[in-house]
Order: sequence, then C-alpha cells, then structure tokens
Amino acid sequence: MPTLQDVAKRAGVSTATVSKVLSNTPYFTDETRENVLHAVDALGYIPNLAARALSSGKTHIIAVVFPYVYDAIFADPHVLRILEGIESECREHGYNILLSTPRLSPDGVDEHFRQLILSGYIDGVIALDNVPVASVTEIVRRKHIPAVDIGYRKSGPYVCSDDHLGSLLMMQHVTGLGHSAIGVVGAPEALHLANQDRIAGLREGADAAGLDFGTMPRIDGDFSTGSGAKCAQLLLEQHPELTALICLNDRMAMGAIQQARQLERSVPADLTVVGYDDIPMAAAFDPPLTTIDQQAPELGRIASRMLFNLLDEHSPESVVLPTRLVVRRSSAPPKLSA
Amino acid sequence: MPTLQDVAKRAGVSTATVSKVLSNTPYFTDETRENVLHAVDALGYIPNLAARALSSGKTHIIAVVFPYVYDAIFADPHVLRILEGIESECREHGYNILLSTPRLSPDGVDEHFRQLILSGYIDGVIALDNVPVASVTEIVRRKHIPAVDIGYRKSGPYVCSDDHLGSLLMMQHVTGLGHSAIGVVGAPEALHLANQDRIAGLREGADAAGLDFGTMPRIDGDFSTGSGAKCAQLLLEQHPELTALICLNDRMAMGAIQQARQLERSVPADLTVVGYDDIPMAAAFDPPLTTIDQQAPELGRIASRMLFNLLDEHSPESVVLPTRLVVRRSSAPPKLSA
DNA sequence: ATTCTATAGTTAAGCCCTTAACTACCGGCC
DNA sequence: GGCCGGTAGTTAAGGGCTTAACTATAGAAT
Repeated sequence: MPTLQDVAKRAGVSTATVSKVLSNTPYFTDETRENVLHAVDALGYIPNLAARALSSGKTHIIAVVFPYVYDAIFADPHVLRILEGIESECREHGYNILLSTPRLSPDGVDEHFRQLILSGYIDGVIALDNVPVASVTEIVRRKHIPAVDIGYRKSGPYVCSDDHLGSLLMMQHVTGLGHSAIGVVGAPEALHLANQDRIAGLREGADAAGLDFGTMPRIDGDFSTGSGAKCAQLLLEQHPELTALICLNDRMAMGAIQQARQLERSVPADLTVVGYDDIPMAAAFDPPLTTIDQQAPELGRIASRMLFNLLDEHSPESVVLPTRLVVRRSSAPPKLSA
Repeated sequence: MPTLQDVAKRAGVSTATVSKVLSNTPYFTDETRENVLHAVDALGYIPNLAARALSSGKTHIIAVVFPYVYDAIFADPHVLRILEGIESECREHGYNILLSTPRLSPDGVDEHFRQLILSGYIDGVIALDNVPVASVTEIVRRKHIPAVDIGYRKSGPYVCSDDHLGSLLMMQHVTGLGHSAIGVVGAPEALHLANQDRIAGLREGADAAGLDFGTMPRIDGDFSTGSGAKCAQLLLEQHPELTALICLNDRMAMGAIQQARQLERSVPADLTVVGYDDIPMAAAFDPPLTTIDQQAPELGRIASRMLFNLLDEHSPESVVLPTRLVVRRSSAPPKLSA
C-alpha cells in the first residue's frame, strides 16, 4: 500500500503538501494540486484511516447503539427502518457505522461497550435509548463524546416521535368510528419509555370521547407477534363484548388479528384491530393495518444530521417528529347490533 | 484520557512493560504485573484503539457487508437473523462490527466501499455475497484481506445453506401430501445465487414424484410480501386448479396466503402454501407456515468463526449447513374432490 | 528602500502504541 | 573461570498521518 510519503516523492513535494491538498487547504497553485492528484491516482493511494485517526483524533466512525433487551432489535422491523435512515444519511456524509448492541443492567452498560466508547475509536453515537433500566448515552456524554438519542429520555439532543399525538389520533379514530367497548394490548412501561406517552394519549382520546380509559380492559405483551396473539386471546375471552383492540405496535396487532380469526371473529367486520409503527408489512397484511406512521427512516436521518451538527460544534435543536394516522382496512365501525 | 506513558510512569516501569503485561507476554514477576494493573485501574486507562491499530495493523473491526440491492437487507428478517448470529459471536471474541451496505453495479462495488477496504481499517470481512451482478469479496480477497462468504459463490471460504436439499425436502413434502397441481412463486435467478439450487431441488423432487417440473406454473416475485400476493393472484387466476403453492421465501408465502384468503380460498383446506427461511414470524402467522429452516443465526455464527480462523492464519473448511423441513399448518393434503 | 501582506510551500513534532533488539543479572555446567 | 540459558525488564524505532510553526518569494503600500 502506497503511503503519503510515496505520493509526496512522486509528486516532488513534501508530505505536508500532499496532506493539505487532499484536505482542500487553500494556497496551492493549480499546478501543485494537479501534480499531487496525479500521483495519488497513479499510485492508487488510499489514506490509512488508523494513522489519520491517531493523528487527527477523528475516525469517521459513528456507533449506532441498540441496547440488547427483550427480543427486539434484530427482530423488530421498525428498528430496522430507523437503521435504514441512519445508514443512508451516514453514507452520504462519508461516515461508517459501527453497530453496537450493549447489554444493559441496572449498573449501566456492559464493559465491552464502555471500552469501545473510551477507546477513542468513535466520533459520535446515535442511540436508541428507550429502556428505562439504564441509559446508554449518559456515559457517552460524560466522556464528551457527541451523542444523539432517538428516544424519550430527553437528557441531551434527541429526536423522537410524537407518541402522545399518535396514540391520541388512534383513539380518536377508533372512538370516531363509534366504538366504545375497546380493549388495549399494551406493553409494560419498564420495556420502553414511549409507553407512558402512548398511554397518556390514549387516555386523553378516551376522555375526549366521554369514555373512561381506566376501565378499558388492558393486557400487556412484549411487542412480539406471539404476545399480541396471546393478549388478544385473553382479552377476547374475558371480554367478548369488545368491538375494537388497540395494540401498541404492529406486530402485536398482527398477532391479535390472527388470533381473532381463530376465534372466528373477522377483522374488521366483527372486530377492529389497529396497530402502531407502520412497519413495511402493515400495508401488505390481510387486512391491511390501520396504524400510526412514525416516519422511522426520517427519525434515523434526522438523528444523523443532528449528530453531524454536533460534530461540527453546532448544537442542534431536538425535534419531535409528528405522527400520522394511516387508515387502512383493519378498522371499521362496530356492527349495529353491538 | 490517560495514556500508556501515564500508566508506565505511575507504575514505575517502561511503556514496553505496560504494553506487554497488558498483552500477557511471559517473563514478568507477579509484583510487576500487579503494579501495572493497579496503575491501569487507578488511572482508568483504556487503550487507544487508533494507536493500537496503527502500530499493530489490527483494528479488531470486521466489516459485515450486505450489498444493497432490491429492498432487502433492512427489510428482510432472514438477513437479520444472520446478523444476530454474527453479532453474538463477534461480541464474544471482542470484535466490533462495522455495517457496510455497498451499492453494486456491473463494474463492481462502489468507491466508498473500495476505500473502506483499502484504508486498512478492517481486519476482515463477512459478506452476504449472493447477487450475481457483482462480487463483494473478490476485491477484498485481492487485497489479501480475510473474507468469508455467506453464500453460493464458492470462490473462497464460505458457509451456505443446503438449498438444494431444502427445496427437495419441500417438494417431497408437498407431493407426499398428494398434491400434483403445484404452482411456484419463484424469484429471478439474477436476484439471488441460491435460486438455481432451489429450482434444481424442486425439479428433482418433482421428478421423484413422477411430475414434470417444467410444466408447473411459475411466476417470479422479488421476495417481498407484496410480490408474493401479486404472484399468487396471477397464478390462481390463471390456474384455478392449483392445490398447492411453493414460495421461495416466507414473506412471499405470507403474501400468497393473504391473497388466497381474498380469493376465498382457505389455507390449508383449499390450498397448501409453503415458504422458505423460517423467519421468526412464520410460526406466529395464521396459519403457521410450513417452511424450511435455514438456521440463519448459525450461518452467521459459523461465518464468524471461520473468519477468526482466517485471522489466525488457519484456513477453515467451508461448510454447507443442512436444511430442515418444518411442518406447520399451512400445508395439508388436497381435498379429495380435487 | 523598507515594511507589510498574501501566497506557496517545507520542516518537524506529535498522536499512542507495539515490538525487535538489546542489557543485565543469576545460577548451573563443564 | 568462562560460557550458557533462562528470566526480567528497557530502549528506541517505527507505523502513516496532521498541523503548528516556519521559510521564502513577489507585489503593494509607505
């Protein structure tokens, strides 16, 4: 592999000149510039990133951190769409993505992650920091490494989705269709910080429709498809009068619909089922899912841009991204007999 | 951040001693060792990875490469399970994962990826190298960087799933149930190298049952759920006599089942639909999908171990991982009237 | 003629670690 | 006594890049 020195020798200049030309420093004649670039080309020179990192302190690597909890991450399409957004933005800006999935405990992050952060290998961090048990970005920020949260902890720059609005819209939609016997497939607040907002939004929506959210049957799952089916089963067995199920994510909604079908309740004719997230499969599902679009890729893209700002020493504004109701065919008015 | 020097000073030894103690080089008294370790502890010393990389040539970063083609990668649960396997193995061995999704063209990989590979930042590569248009690992190996393929190119160390066996098992299962009017939801060979093997396996299975694979209706999708629905629609409209649909992945099978439902054909009573991959949702689907288990996480784990071998200068044996038929409830014998 | 500024480029220190080569000491052996 | 091998540690040379500080020249301003 040719080095800066080789290029310098070939171009008949000093290594400093080569380095500066390559980083577009002013005050060089066009001739010198061309000389250098030709030499670079001829030798097929590619900068050694380790050397550059050591010397400049910049690695051009950002860590994308998805704490490893329940099944999540590698099973959650919603997370993946966020990753997709991050990836596309980072690649445009020449940053590389290091994927890190630290284990979280009440003591904080695991040792491996700590070392990674402190090793100077990482220019910045984007973290999905939504598990109440421990914060990922706290330790990162303490070491003065730029970090952006995708989430609800709000202890530093963050992007998040307007979950309160989302679940409000959802409840309004369901009550607006005429439902009043509504069940909720939720998730424990210990699993995800957004849950509080989502529950609050549902409550507000219920209030607005003159319903008491507190008395609505609710069973918590763990976001997996299977748990959605199980919760729906319990809910429908204990409360056969329910005409609608609001699920806190799409996967549980899909599970609920499959379960409903087994209980011979067709969706949406006999039962309205709605989800949350608008994962890619939601539109292709049968019936297509009424859900809340969180603009997942946009979350990732915004987080990335905020991080780039931070790396440029600007301080970005945190943003709360609006959510949008997507009405498809899994929701309908209740049967008149109900 | 404290450096090696700081530690050395504090422990009253040379930097070489510290470095060697930390890498477990023999010939130090227990006393010296403890001295050093105490100093490390007291100062909270964490090695600077860039410096280590520059000096030793090892970064402890491996690139996990998922070429960006059709929708894939960020939408494909199967790919994610592979990633899960890689992640768990790498974290155990102290390697970090850099996620790279180069754009492929007939000219090869994109420039950004080329630079990454040549920058010396990467110790090794694990690539999902299954798109016929261009090889990812070719350029990597040309630069003498250890690389393992998860795939069917077989131009270097690789792991792959026994697709021929898998699709043979599937066809045997379907014909064994008594089906003979079988449709195939395939995928163009240009999309994925495994397709040839899968088609060959199906053909062999058909032959064995005395059926002519060549005359079975076949329409190709692109692995997405939506395309599965579309293919199923065309297939069932043009060939209402079909009693079974073999789909080349689970997502298309799910789409096909949803479509069948809309055409008022219940699965499996009126129509058998089988998939391939055994993604997590396959078991939770309604009806649970009969499919082929590819042991995706194991693919990732094996690939990682092979790469570690390569990094240790051993040459690993390539492996073809057996596939397994998973019979669930989306397949059943055809109606007697049929 | 002198000083100043802008332009164009070089020198060399420094980033932090690894490791080959070397020193030093001690006990054992012929 | 001289030599050897094993043990315990040090010295110092890089590895490839960035960048502060410096030199040098030409033209403009005083």
